[in-house]
Amino acid sequence: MSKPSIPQGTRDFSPAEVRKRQYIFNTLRPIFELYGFQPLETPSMENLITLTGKYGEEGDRLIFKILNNGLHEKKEEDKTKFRLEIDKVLSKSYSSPAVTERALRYDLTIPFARYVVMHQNELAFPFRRYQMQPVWRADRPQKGRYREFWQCDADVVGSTSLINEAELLCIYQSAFVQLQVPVVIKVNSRKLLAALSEICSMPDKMMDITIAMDKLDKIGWVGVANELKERGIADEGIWQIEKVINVTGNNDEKLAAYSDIMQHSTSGIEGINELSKTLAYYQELMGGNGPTASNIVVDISLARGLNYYTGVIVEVVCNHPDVKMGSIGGGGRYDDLTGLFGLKGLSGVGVSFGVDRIYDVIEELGMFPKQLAEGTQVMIVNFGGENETYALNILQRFRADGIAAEVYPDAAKFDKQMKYANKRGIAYVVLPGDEERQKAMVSLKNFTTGEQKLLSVAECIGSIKASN
RNA sequence: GAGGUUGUAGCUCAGUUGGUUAGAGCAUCAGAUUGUGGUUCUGAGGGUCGAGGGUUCGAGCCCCUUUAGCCUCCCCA
Repeated sequence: MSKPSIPQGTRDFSPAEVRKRQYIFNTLRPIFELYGFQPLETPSMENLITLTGKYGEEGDRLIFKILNNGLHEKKEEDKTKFRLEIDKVLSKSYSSPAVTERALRYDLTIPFARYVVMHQNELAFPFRRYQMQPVWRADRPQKGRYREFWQCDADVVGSTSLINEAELLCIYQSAFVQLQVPVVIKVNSRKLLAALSEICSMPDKMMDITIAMDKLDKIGWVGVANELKERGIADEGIWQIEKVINVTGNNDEKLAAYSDIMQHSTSGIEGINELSKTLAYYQELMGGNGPTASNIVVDISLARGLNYYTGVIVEVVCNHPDVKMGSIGGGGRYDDLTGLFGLKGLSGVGVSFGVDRIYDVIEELGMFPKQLAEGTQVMIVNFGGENETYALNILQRFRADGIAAEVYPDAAKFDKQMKYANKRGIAYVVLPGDEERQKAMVSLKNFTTGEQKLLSVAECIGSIKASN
């Protein structure tokens, strides 16, 4: 028999890991609730047609498609059709409803848009929801990249106010402060990127320009310039882009310089106004707290892959020197996402937390709280016979008092039971033997100190509770 | 889709220019010790050396093919 394994890019989460992951979820959830977001869950699978064409060409390739079931039940003519279609699928990148009609969700935003359109009559707009569920991508796994990973999204749909953008920045800020992860929150606007392509007199090259610009961190300006050239941007355009990239200073200074350079571009001016207004709202929401805004940085080289963003875009990266990790969160404004499903004129904005990467970062920083690794607090040793009955009675009283307790289920050898408790990291062991039972008492052993006391059950419960 | 790298015990890994019956640590089980764990000591079990083929008197090691994981590019969280 071959060794068992799990699919590439997926992981098991052992008890300690689940606790750490829950710590992240349990940090985020109250923040979302505090900001008035409501919980939502959608199915793991969507109809393929819901997902295709929403994430760009590359995104379509990465959607996990589900093979239709019940193929063996089909009529002969359907089988023939299926064989023809599957030949096409095998010969090139192609999909067909005869072969696959459903797919695993690729992100949480598109299913959310689909949900909003389907339930538009029940919802009170602006509708704010948060969602914490796994998503799947058929990507090549590598460090910090999985095929199954969790996202936590917060979106507002049905409002164009920039207060929403500012609130989402507050959520990011608040979450990473609580998780003790040092971050830089980069903000930009698709409108500035559009303006940039206008300045180059190549408005149709916006995608090429943004893809190249996004690599500035990695390959530097010379590399970006080369890539721009390869992508067919004229020297005059590249010179203009360089001028923009070379702008330095704080956010206000950068935006002032951009408005100078982009004064003839309507979308440029719009984008700059939106960013400065968003930052002003943010300041107000943070109680005018200057220093907290310092890690929000206007960065014109920020691109973001998803092609439905239209306005402000945002990305979070950990800026601790020891941590090498891509973005751990991102989001932006999408003006007409629900339009794809037939509901026009509804604007949305949202952010996403990449839980798995955040986990890796916190682990690397050693910032998970120590006391997370707790489960059972007390184990009761099983001495068998009448003592077993006595043990069950004590067990029941512990639980009634809210103490997480378990009894060793077999009357196994004493040291085996002790070794088990030790390996589990259980804080206390209770010994109800003949002597204790006859006195209606128990011996309570503190497994950290090794100290042992003879107590009544009530005293024992009190002692354990006092230590919490 | 392109490139790099690694597959040897449950886990982490040694294994010499090719040479007898493939090793260690950890883990597991048993005993020292039937009411005292985390320390120690003794012993035991556990392997088609990723798979298939080739060279050779002889292959864990050399050659070819294949497969899986990890890492990088592309793209992304």
